[in-house]
Amino acid sequence: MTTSARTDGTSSPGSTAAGTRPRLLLIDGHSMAYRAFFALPDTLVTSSGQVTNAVYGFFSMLTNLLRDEQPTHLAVAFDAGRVTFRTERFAAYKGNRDATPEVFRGQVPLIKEVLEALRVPALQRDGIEADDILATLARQGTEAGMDVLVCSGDRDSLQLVNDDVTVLYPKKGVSELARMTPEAVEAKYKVRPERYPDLAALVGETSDNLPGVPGVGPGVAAKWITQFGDLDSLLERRAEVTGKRGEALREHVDQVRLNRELNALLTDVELPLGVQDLALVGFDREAVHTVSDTLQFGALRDRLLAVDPAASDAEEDVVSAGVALALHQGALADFFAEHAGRVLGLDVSGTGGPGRADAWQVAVATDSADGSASAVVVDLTTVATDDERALASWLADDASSKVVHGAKVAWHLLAARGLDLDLGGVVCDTGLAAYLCYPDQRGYDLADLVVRHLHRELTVQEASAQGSLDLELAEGPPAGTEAAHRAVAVADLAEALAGRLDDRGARGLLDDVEMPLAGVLVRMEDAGIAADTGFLTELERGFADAVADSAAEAYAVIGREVNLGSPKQLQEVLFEQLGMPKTKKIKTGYTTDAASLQDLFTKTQHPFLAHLLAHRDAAKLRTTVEGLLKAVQPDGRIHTTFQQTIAATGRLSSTDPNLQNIPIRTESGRRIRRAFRVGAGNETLLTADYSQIEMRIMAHLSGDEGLIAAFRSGEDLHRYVGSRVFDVEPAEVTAEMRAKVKAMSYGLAYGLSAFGLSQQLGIATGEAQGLMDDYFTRFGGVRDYLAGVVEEARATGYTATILGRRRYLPDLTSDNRQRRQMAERMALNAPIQGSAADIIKLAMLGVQRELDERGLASRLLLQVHDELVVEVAPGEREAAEEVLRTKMGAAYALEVPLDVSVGAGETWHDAGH
DNA sequence: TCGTTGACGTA
DNA sequence: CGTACGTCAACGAG
Repeated sequence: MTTSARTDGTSSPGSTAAGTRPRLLLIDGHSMAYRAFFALPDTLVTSSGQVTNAVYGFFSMLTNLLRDEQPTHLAVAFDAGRVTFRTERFAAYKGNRDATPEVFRGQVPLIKEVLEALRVPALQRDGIEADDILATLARQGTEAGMDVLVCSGDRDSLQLVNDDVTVLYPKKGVSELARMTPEAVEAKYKVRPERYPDLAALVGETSDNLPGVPGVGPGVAAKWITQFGDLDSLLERRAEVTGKRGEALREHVDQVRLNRELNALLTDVELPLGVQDLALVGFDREAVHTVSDTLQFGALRDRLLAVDPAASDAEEDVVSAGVALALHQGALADFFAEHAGRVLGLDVSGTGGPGRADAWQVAVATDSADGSASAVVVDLTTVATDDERALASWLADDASSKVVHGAKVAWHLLAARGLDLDLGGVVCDTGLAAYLCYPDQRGYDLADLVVRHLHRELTVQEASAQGSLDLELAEGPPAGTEAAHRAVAVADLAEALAGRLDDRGARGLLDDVEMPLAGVLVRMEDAGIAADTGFLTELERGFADAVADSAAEAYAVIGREVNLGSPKQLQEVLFEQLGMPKTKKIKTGYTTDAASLQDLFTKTQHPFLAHLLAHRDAAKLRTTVEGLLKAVQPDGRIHTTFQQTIAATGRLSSTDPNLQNIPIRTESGRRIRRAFRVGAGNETLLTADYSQIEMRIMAHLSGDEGLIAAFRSGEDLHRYVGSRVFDVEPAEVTAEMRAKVKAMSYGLAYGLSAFGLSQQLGIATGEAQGLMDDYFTRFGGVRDYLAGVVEEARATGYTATILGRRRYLPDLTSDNRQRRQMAERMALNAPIQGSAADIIKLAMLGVQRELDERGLASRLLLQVHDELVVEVAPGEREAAEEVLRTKMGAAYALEVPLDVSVGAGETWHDAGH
């Protein structure tokens, strides 16, 4: 979407074509947001719990206004301060209003945040209401020869209406606005707009707690005003008014005069900005993306960006003077020769993951730094031999610099066509670069990054919608145009992100950690891990039987069959049929999670609960096994995909299937690990893991002498800490004491509260608090460190790991307590979890390099956050173990040693320890 | 069919 | 009212 009808539609009511008058749109922020708040459900909420209905509704409305009204100038006014000249004059003014709900108030700063991203001024002044600001600006706008639109839910604003000023008044919700022109006002109220406050003074305004003349409604009031001309004349000649209503009027003259005084809007408020300063200058598109990320705007983000007043011009540029593309088909050798020595963008079209990928098209392009780009595309399904040879040698040549968006995926795609992409030749993976710059983003789609950083659209220009039947148009752009544009975009993006990487101190991480790591991961994914399908099938049968048995027993207890996998139906059984005590409340009722069911079981001893828990357990394991069975590929191995740009802390994640959450805690679950075996022709599986790496990092980062001493002593950590906290000899630390200390030690790295600790340990909050106090007395360095982390992050805006990996946490300064505290916990955890991720990534690089240098055939298969799994080639058992121990142990020099434990076995289960 | 929710597996 | 993930089944809107 880059052209729009409006650019040539001079007849459009919102046309901004030269010669038409500037249009000033003024919005009462509070009243419109408040309308939206009540119009939209409070189920509009982000995953962090922030309700966004008012924000969402407000900007949905604003989007429509920008689209339909095409203003050239825009401002939003907010009420500020509870005391205004009106309350001073009449204490009861608006005195009947309920306190604004907290959920609404919390959203006002968010609205201002988004407005800032749109570069729209938000105006407010203490003691002044938003409508007075609007009235002042409306007057200034009219004087400056502008068409003025006032959007407000306050009827007092109707007094502003004249030939140059139209009020948009919400009819229902915020989606329908009534256009109040002078004619419309007169049609509705039977008075001219300038007389509307006279009418309102007589009728009164319930919402402002201003009583009117009893028995006088808008009809009578309008009649009087028409008859006497205006309110002043009416009041002067009030004796002439007959009947009961005349009496009432005479009795309420003072109130009417007061009403009229209060409902007059100020038109001379002093403001920091004049109307000329309100020109729409275009959005800060990057800020719009950022704020849309945090508020989790989906479609609204796109709708907003689509009405960016600056974008229409920029997009015109794309169409006319954007990327002029010289597109070649084939003749790759010539292309590479012509652009030798230049960094080229590479785009591979294909589908599928490791071992099941396929690619059909490759595009290679120069950047468009000088305004034009050159690209070549080749169809891999029909490629000529000499082209294929040229492509293969360029891809495999690490001296031919290339940039790729998602090089790891590209490697798999090309490998499926027998092409080897040497990742050493990839000088920038723009996906990884973007991830390091914005680790909290949801995704790093190329098209989104192009809009954000290159300010152009990636999708190829559609011919005009109602396009002629012109043959040229019907044929569309040449084959591979889209891919070529992507390749150009990747090349451009690499340059655009370079500065950003340096700003964020992420260049070293990209070059020395993430990009080399992609090469390691690609080999791990390509290798896969051997699976014993026979054993998996056996397991599946066993778990399926357990599911059936426990279900049957559960049904027998309650006398009917329900879907035990449906939390909704379970709630009915537990809390209605069986009348059990209610558990913790969740959105959809009461939780039926395992902890709560266990709790209920200790309280009620009801056998249904035992069967239900057994059913849950078996069902979970069964589906896990089923998933694994489906993932076994023809080579008898499971090839997971390691996601390198998902976890905001820097961890990897694993998908299709997830091999980082294979059960280990219970024996029945752990059996699944027996299905992961050493591959045929290999000697054994080796697992190596860091013991207590997060606590070691805590010791290192905090510099706490007690904790450092604990690790250097070689004593069991939790026993040592327990002896200090409980003031006993290490030998006297009981299992219970050790468990408490262990839970607390780990909890601290997550921002655990005394309440949370008490819940986990099943002790009183007071006792948990005492435990934490004792802990901090003995390990003061830890307390100081944790406090310092949050403080520093609040000041700098981000946390950092030992390698300088940053996580930006803008919510640390949020006014919203829930969001702020969430951000504080993230700030506590990110340096610890992230540093652990850094260390194991360095270890993986070290291990891979050493295996290669020693010419060993053993290979890395899996990474599970603090553990590496290696498949050992025949005769390499000792060498592989030594490589793991030394390279993992020396990955990074902490103040405390990195302890590595290694195990070997035929299966993952047996290699575990 | 799609997106969301609750639940639960791992570190 | 403890961080970071991915997957599944159920459910309700489309």
